[in-house]
Amino acid sequence: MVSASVKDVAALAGVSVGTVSNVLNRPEKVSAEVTGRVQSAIDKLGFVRNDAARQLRAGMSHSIGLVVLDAANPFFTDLARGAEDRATAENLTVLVGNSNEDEGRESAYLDLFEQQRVRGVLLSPVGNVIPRLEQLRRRGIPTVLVDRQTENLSFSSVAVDDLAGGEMAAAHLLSLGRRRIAFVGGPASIRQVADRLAGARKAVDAVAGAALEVIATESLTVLSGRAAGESIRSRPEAERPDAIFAANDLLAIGVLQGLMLMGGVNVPQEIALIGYDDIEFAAAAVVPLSSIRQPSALIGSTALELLLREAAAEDGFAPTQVVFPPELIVRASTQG
Amino acid sequence: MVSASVKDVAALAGVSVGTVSNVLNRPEKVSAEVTGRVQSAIDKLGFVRNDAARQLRAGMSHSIGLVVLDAANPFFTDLARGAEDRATAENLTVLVGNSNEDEGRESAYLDLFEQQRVRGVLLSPVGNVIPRLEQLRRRGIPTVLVDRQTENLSFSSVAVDDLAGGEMAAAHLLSLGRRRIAFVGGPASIRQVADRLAGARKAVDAVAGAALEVIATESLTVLSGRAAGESIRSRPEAERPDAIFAANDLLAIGVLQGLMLMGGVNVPQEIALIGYDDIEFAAAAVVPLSSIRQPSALIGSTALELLLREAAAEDGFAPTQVVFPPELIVRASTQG
DNA sequence: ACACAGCAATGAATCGTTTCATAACCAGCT
DNA sequence: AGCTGGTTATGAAACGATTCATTGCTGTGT
Repeated sequence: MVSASVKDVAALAGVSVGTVSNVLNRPEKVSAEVTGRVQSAIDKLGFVRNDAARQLRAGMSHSIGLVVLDAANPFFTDLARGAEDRATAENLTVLVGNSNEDEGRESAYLDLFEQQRVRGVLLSPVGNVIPRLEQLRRRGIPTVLVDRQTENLSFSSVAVDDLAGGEMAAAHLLSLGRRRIAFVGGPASIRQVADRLAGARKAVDAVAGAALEVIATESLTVLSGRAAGESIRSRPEAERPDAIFAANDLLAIGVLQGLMLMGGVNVPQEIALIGYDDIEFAAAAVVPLSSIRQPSALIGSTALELLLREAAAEDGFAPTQVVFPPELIVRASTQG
Repeated sequence: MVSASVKDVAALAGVSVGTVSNVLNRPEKVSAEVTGRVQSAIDKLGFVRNDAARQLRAGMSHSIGLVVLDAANPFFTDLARGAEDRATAENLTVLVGNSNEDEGRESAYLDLFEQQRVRGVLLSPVGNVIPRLEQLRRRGIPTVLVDRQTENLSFSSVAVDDLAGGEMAAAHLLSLGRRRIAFVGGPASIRQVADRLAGARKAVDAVAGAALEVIATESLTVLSGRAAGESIRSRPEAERPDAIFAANDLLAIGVLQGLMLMGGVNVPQEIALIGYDDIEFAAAAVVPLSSIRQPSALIGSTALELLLREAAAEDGFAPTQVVFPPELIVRASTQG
């Protein structure tokens, strides 16, 4: 036999299935003697509850879904950990899906979560998902957007002020006297990228004689960054920027690799470089990276907190926007 | 109404529930006209299948479970991606659990997967899990061990030859003329750590006048590595090793940070350093790290492949051990 | 005209758990 | 003895999708 059910346990213990269920779920309602009999039957048969049956009956799973842009990005693994810790405390499981910045995969994960009747969804969106989220909401599945401020105020969100972060990063580069700033990042459809760029532009526009060049990348990965770095290195010196703001640390690490290949460009003397996220590896880079720090785990736990609150609220729940301030971390890549 | 069921769809389309199910699962059995009616009913009601009900009926989920030692370690995210890609092709979902090198959490995830009646489990084990796995097997849930060779040949496994890798790393350090080798890693209960150390010891023992010191760490993280690095830096110069082999790249990156703090120890002149895994960040470190490369994604996809094969086999399945050879990658941290 | 094959559609039974109205029992009191 | 209140235990119903034996129908061949 592959698997024992409550019925088998009940038969062996000489009680009804309802009683077995009571032993499992409200032990205080059952006499000590019966509890003992049922327990030893459970042990003898190696009974394990069937989650599918429980969920079917309950109408809801004990999971919440999380879709991230890039599971390999330490920012998101930290965020996930924050969410998981909070979820574990609530006896919930977090299912992590990796959209890889792809709308199709994002959508596939939302489908899956909907079929699983998850308690709620945390989402760092790729494209325009608002219609999708409204559909989920109609189903009674609340959503919290992470790492994204919504213009649409009907959804809760937890984010870092990327506009301020972008401005902070560019202002820092400008304060070093650099004037030919390059922004490396993409795709522009990702809100964080657009916001960080907008913030940078704001800072650059405020300084006379400063110019901002945008170097688009396909994704926010080390590989994309390296390609961008190499293309900058291959330019004539006069046409290179004197400072680079990368949309995240993975890109920045790649840019650094690309620039330094074959004893190429000197960082920070020739080109200053700053990233974003302040992942653990930023401090350990060839040239330790300046960066904009975000409280990743806190974002995750806060998002889950909002989600639980929304799920608990009968109705008339007021969506909440939480925005954390970013923090400038200065290291060697913008010093000297 | 929160959610429509097949019954609702059937009623609206004016057919029986069985027909709706047929439209969903064997469209070729249903006439075009009825299919159309059912489809538009589905669209109108926003019907989404309830996965719990499907699973209950099917007796098995469409998921496979994966428990890793550290979800933040790029080696494991790569491995997970390899497994996911293969799973997606098979219309399966991978649930990733992070044991964080903790036996309790490992066990909790196995419990969860058992309750979910997953199709199979991929596991990179912390402690001695063999009894647990035998229990799963009795339930009909096959397991494949990843990143671990079993002495117990009754389970399939996919691993890299850690003994050879450890030997390779230490032999490389010895070939540079270094004789006071330190191994940084722990806990020793993790098989990879023990094997890499054993390999290193073998290489060291083969060279007259060479000595191996073991510096134990609590975990395989950047933070643990930094502590080890700092403690080495704080020793009198004569008592420092002249080469360090770190059990993985995260540790190595941490060691590097610890050594270099406050203009401390020069790598590789004073101390040569080699890591293990060759994660993407190894090449981007302050001093680009030599490392032992493992085909992480390939390990993941191969493991899933073995799992599928075992799940498909009626019985009398012959467990398979796959061992990939590691590869030495030499960078600046062991040159000069 | 009849039999029969072949295709479509049906709907009751099933998966395993939880819930809840009901029954059984006992103790204490009048 | 009869009644009440309070524990415990019972077992049928429900959750939603799938399956499969059965029915209904159409068309073909004799």
